[in-house]
Order: sequence, then structure tokens, then C-alpha cells
Amino acid sequence: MKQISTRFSMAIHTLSLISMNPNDSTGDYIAASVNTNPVVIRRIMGMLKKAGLVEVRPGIGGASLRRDPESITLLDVYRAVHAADEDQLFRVHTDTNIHCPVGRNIERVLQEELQAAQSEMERRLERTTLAKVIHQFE
Amino acid sequence: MKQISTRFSMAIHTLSLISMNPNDSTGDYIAASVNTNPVVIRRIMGMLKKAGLVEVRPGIGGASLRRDPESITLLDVYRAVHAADEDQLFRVHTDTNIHCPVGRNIERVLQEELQAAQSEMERRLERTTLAKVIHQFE
DNA sequence: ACCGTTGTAACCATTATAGTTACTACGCAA
DNA sequence: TTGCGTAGTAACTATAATGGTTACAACGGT
Repeated sequence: MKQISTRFSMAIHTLSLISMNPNDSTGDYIAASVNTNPVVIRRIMGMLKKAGLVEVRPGIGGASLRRDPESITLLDVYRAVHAADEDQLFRVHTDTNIHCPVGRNIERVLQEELQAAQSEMERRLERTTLAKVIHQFE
Repeated sequence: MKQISTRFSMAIHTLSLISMNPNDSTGDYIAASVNTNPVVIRRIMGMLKKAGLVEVRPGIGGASLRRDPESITLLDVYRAVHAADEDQLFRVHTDTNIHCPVGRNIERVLQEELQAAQSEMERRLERTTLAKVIHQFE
């Protein structure tokens, strides 16, 4: 099965470090904690920046949160790093046979059901703040 | 972003047709409604069979449900077609730096949070039965 | 001017997906 | 018994996302 990318968990990791230690939080420093290549972290920081979650200091290095960690939810992070796609968790097959009553209606019916399931998941992510996550590291 | 495979929606489509019309439900017939290659359907039918949801008739052709559509939930189907992986929706990066308090704890902390979000989604899938889906085609 | 940093482009290996061809095994019906 | 339509599967393909890597330009403080 296709799983949700580790970009998401790496982004939470990244935000935690930035929140706890803004000055040291260079791409290299975070990469050492995540244990990956600094470019991977810089890419994620770019997405977090575009989403308005962090402010990065080019030249001097480091980054800081642009919002209170109490106000940043895991859903915010999830959306930030999955920016590209239209954030539909479930794919539904299309171009079905319109001469069949199932083929004609399946897409609409499933979109409703699956969107509901996705929303439940997202609501749960929304209930956890970055602050709550960070609290478990201190 | 990586989305959940159309195998899931195709499997619901397949089960709907089998339930409504067991005798006609050959791989070719279903493939014509889904608009894909019959082998894709036969692969999905194999997974549904392994999960105990359908009974296939080799030689003669067609298939039938092994359980009442009222008792088959979308979660059953979801689990059936994602059989391979350990059904963890979210991947979490591993091998983090254990000398960092964040790196040392991130995996455990996130596994809990993300499992909770996944469970919410699954609970929602569990509340919709195949019968309810089929009802919308009739 | 130097140096460490950020921002990106480009490339790569790996993996899952969905489709395809091809072949064997099955079971009814002529 | 043979033929035919079907299921079951292996093998191959093209496509796409991922995560890592190298390389280099731009930035900014010392």
C-alpha cells in the first residue's frame, strides 16, 4: 500500500527543533537530528515557509516559527507538506462505463463516503498542536 | 502526495456488481464497467477472495458474496485490498539521532498521534456498509 | 573578501501502481 | 472427448512519487 510520505513526520521533527532552538536550526543541524541529507530538510523548510509556518534566515542561518506552537496543528503541517496535490487522500478510478448504473454513479457515491473518512482523520490531526508534541520532548 | 490506490475504489465497484448480478460478474464483464483490463479485476478478485469476501467460480465464471452486504463494511474492503503492508497509513522516518531529545522520541510520539488519526478514518469507513453503497445504484 | 548558510536544479535508485501479454487450469456443453 | 469461455498467475512495461545526492548560485554577517 502507498503510505503517506515521511515528509510529514520529518516536518513535525523540523518544526519541533525550530521551536525549541531557533538559532541552531540550520539545515545541517536539523538533518543531523533527522539523520538525512540537508537538502531534504531545506526542501521541507521551503514548504513550511510557503505555508507561512516558519521564517528562514538566508545567509545567517536558522529559522523561527511565525505562529505560536499552540496554534499550529498537525493538520497545518500535513497540508503544508502535501501542498502539491489537491489533498485528496483517496484516489477514485474514473472514466467508468456510463452505460452501467454502477459505473455511472460510483465516482460521485465514493467521493462522498471517502471524503467523510478523510475528514475524520484530518479532524483528529487538527486536535493535536505542535506545542503538545514538543511538550513530550521536554 | 501519495494517495490511496484506486484498487480500493475498484474493489467496491467490483463487489457492488457481484452483489447485484452474481452470474454475469466475470472478470471481463466487471472490467467493462470499471473500464480497465480484466487482469486488473481478476487480481482484485483474488484479494477479495483471500479476505473471505467473495467466492469465485473458476471454469464456469462469475462470483458471489460470501457475506451479507449489510455486514461488509468499507473498512473490510480497504483492509482486503491493502493486504500486503501492515496497514500503517502514515510512514514515520526512523534511524533518527538518539543523542537529540527530539530524535530519540519522535518515532514513539508520532506513532501514537498518527495511529489515532488513522483509527478515526477507519472508524468512519467501518460505519458504511456495502449494502448502503449499493442502495445508491438502485 | 571570506565563509557558512539558504535556495534550487538536476539527476539517480527504489518502489508502488496499473496496464498488458501470455500461458495454464478449470468446468460445462456440444 | 473436444472446444470454449473463464479464472489464476507470472512476467513485463510505463509512469509517478519518494528520498537521497551533487552542484552551484545567492545571501549576509564578520
